[in-house]
Amino acid sequence: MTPRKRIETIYLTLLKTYGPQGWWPISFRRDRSGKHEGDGGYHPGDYRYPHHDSQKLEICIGAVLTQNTNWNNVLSALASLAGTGAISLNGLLEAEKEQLALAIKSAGYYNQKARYLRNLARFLQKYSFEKLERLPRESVRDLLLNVKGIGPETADCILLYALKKSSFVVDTYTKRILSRLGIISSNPDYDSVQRLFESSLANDLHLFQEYHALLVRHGKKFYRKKPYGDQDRLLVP
DNA sequence: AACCAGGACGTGA
DNA sequence: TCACGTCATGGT
Repeated sequence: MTPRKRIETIYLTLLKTYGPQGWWPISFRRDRSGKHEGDGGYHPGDYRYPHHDSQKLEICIGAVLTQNTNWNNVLSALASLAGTGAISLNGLLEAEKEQLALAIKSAGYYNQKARYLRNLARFLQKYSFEKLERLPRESVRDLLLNVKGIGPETADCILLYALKKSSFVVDTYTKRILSRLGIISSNPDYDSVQRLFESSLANDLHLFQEYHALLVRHGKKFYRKKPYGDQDRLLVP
């Protein structure tokens, strides 16, 4: 089977096994009245999500906070941020940096990430979501990569889930799964893995969103660095 | 009680 | 270019 065919087959297998994931998993959604509601992030069929700037912003913030960090730690940081009203551009820019760092403490690397979030907020103040959504993917990607704290994976998460531009996200699990399956080398560079996926698949936003989410779902179960629990087998061809 | 998690940056070779 | 050190909390 060609690598291209395997990429397709793996997706179908994962989708059949786990079902649609409905990513990005956002912790709180703001309704019209402005209050926050808990939300596990499962939005099957709602391909227009996210709708509002506050939701898009929270996705961007989450993408930064989750860098090399467990998602549960990010969730409590987001809840803490929401409590201080800092899930807004003004909130991020006006907060004292010590206060901002304290609010995101549970996500780890909190001093770095506090700086990164302010860089992100300044960027979004200059280029609104509305502007960014009108620009081509590569232009936005280059702009994002010029923000200190946004690397290739974070940029692609923002593109794919907040800006709804199809850009395949390559994370630790993506690399680990494919290299353990022998499809790619053991230390692949980001862009080559991204090109492999993007050249093997139809250029479809929802497909890219689901595929990455499924790889993370599967990776968490079976492709930890050090697997724990009773699950230690591969469901994937 | 080490080990690891949905990375990115700065540095030196 | 690229390998390596740094950043840090919370679950297992």
